[in-house]
Amino acid sequence: MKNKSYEPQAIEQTWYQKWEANNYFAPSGRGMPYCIALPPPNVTGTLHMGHGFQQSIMDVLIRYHRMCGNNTLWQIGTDHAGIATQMVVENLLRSEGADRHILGRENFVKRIWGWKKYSGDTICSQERRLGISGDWTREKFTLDPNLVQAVQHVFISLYEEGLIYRGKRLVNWDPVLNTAISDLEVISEDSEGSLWHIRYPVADSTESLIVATTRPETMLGDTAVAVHPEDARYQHLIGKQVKLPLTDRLIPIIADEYVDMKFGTGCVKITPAHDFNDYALGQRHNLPLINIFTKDAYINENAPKIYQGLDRFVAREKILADLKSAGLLIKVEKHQLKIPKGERSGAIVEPYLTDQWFVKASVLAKPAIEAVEHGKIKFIPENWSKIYLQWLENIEDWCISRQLWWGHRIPAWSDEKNNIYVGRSEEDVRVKYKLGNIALKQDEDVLDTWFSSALWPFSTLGWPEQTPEFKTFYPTAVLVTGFDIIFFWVARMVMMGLKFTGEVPFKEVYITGLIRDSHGQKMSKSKGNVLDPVDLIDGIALDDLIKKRTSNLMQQHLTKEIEKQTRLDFPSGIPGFGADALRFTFCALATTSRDVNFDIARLEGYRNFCTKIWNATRFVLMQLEGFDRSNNAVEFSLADRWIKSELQRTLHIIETEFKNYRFDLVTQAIYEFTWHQFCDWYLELAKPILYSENFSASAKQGTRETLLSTLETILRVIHPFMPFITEELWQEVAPKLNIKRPTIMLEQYPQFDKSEVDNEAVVEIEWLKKVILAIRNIRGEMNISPAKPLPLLLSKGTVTDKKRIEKHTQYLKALARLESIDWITEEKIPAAATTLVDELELHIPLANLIDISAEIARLNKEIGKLKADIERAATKLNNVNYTSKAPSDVVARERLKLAENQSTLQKLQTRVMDLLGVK
RNA sequence: GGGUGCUUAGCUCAGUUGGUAGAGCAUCGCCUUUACAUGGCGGGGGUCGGGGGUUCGAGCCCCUCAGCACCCACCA
Repeated sequence: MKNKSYEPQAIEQTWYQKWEANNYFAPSGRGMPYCIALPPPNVTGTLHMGHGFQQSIMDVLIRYHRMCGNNTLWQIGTDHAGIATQMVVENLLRSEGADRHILGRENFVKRIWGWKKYSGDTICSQERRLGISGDWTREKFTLDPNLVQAVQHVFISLYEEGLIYRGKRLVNWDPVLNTAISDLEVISEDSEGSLWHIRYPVADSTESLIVATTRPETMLGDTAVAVHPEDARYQHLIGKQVKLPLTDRLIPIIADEYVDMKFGTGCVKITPAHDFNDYALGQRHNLPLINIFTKDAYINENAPKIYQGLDRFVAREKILADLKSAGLLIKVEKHQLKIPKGERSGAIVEPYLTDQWFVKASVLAKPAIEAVEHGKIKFIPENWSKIYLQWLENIEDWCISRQLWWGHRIPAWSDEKNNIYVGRSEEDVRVKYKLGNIALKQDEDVLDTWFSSALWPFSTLGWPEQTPEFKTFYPTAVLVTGFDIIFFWVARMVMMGLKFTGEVPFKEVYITGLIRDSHGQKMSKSKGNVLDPVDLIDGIALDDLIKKRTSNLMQQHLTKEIEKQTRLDFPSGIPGFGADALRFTFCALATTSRDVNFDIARLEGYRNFCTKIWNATRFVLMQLEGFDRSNNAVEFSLADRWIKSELQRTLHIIETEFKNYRFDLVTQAIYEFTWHQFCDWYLELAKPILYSENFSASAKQGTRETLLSTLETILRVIHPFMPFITEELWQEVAPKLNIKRPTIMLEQYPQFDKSEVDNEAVVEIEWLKKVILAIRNIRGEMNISPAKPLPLLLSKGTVTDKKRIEKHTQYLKALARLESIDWITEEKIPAAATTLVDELELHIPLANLIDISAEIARLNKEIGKLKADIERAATKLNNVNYTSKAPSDVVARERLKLAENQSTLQKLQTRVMDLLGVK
């Protein structure tokens, strides 16, 4: 600690390098294993606040358990993030005027690897800036060779067991990305649409049916019209045919209970190739499937020529116009509907008939459900298990193939007759299926990125090999993640983990909230409210922040609004708060709430806390000039005993709340103890002993000893939250305790020790605080300068009060800034400001200092409060129901309090009378 | 259509098995007291979303209404 004032930039850089260079992040090889698998960030760019939040929490857990003596591994790495990363690089290419199809698959993938290095390196450097203590020597990427091996192993086993199958199915198709996506990747968006009523003439009849549809363009693929079997209006038409307008096709009128008689006209056009319900209905009735779209959602050759080649929405307009001119468009109604959009591209998703690979999820889901129901996996907060279970209990098959180039290639080959062979490699399948020399072609598709993520907790530990790491650290201790990926990831890890290792992948799932901005808005590029954790650590000028938020915007027109809001939120940019303050803030915000509003004011407050710790350490070190532990006799003061006891009380809270994952309560306890007990009280109580001639050398020695050991303990307590500042300070403090070990990181975490709890000291110091506070209160309310020494007169009081006053004269004089303390008899009390501490009466003589009427007003305010309290208590105690039914200790407490208040009231009233007399 | 969560001081949030409401920030007053003005000391501020119920006693339990947020789902 070279600087007088706390400057995070000056200390944070060097320590990290030392820790990493000395391999302190690696498992110790001793103690109970404790492992966290980091949710691997996507290599799509840089870390955002959510990562910072979750990683801070994980690092706190990791550092805590490492200090508690566990054999601790934080398995870190990054995720290839299939679609997301491919899109980033495609956008990059587009800005260069290039295209992945021009580049070709091999070159494009090469290009993505280049991007992966750039993004991965950025992420790792951000993580280092945050101070995270993952084992870098074991860093993994989801496309690393042994993770590829794990993916293949799982795919092949599931295929051979019949749990993976390939089939032509209706899937969610993203016509922009040209790939299938899973149900989870489809986002329903509310939209104001229309319901068109279209007349379908019945063949060989003058009758017609009116169908209602939100998607008129799909009529080109209609293969039936359905009515409810019991619908009296249409009974006679079931089995007949209608002429499908704009085409020359005749399609049947069928009956199915799926149709809701009350909705629209009760007639539904059926398009099995472009609607999930219609598909199911088509299967029941053996309807043909007519696919009318290309992969890009243009009308294809199966439709009448005049519509071919039209975009789906252009086609819609034309079809509506044509229907209208044919007199077949009956009416249009406004209609609320949900539009399915691709999570990544935002394109309207089309149900589309393609060959895809699927996982039979329901089979895998059963054990995953049981694991949570039987408590083998515990969610924190508990109620997320409901969400998890609900989803698994209704799980659909998982479409795992993606028509992308970036990802795990599907380990399947086909021959010319489209027979499928699954194996580790082309060679492997030839041998396995005895194929000889026939032509084989590998499946072009890659796997859904979540397929490899599902294996992360064990694939990173070397599975399917039974490596020492796998045997030691699996199952991992806890998964720390957000509720937004419970389905995508958590559930699938549990399914795969149980299936392939026979064990749960983690024993606990700690679900964090989602980081939002200070207004409660979700952080997103398009809202322009994104914060980069590193900018909070290092600081950023306003102009740079605006530039960062408005560059590469999809919607340019938002620039002005974003700039305005940014200027409003951060009028002078963001100062560098340091990683320690940021990490502590994240933990302090980690309540059970699902939304976490990130307010820079909190960060500022905790930066100030760092400053406080810094200065307190400077103070303690200043008191230790010439301090030698070995030489002198030691005598511990009441304050020494008290602060040690308070420290234990704090450690007890910390221990409990760590188990509960209540980091907000842990940080609160740390903050309260460090600032309000240690700094505000203990350091002030230490000063009189250290500065006064009246105290013995052994008393001074005891105080120094306590200052030092308490501070050193505090530093260890705080270290998991604030690794940098605590290391920096500890390096100065520890040698004074003759500690020669190299780093605070590997020291023992302070443990709660009941034997150091000292209730006697606590009671007495609490009394002392009350007396000091009472005097300060008068000073404050009467606007007397804190610099002005005051005379104190005492009256009444018990024998204990007298003893204590005598004993603590030094403390009282110093902390309440008194020039004198004298006992007087009741008759001699002068005009004074009076306050009570139980039986003891404290008087500050008014003599020019205090206005009598101000004192009367102050007392009357106090009297008012007491009267209200007394009345409430009296009513309560007069209620027989209360005194007979409430527990006796509660009643006794109430009685005692009432008696005290009555006595205080009387005394204060007497004082008012006296003062009025003086006046 | 189902489900979940939230509503406590100006703001952001705690509130343990029901026993007379707490913190941080903001605010007001006094203060350059030799660790710290990124500070010290003191103060003010809430009928705990509305209504009803259980109870001697409800921020906490039950019912109901309202508002906000989110998740899931195939109504054309």
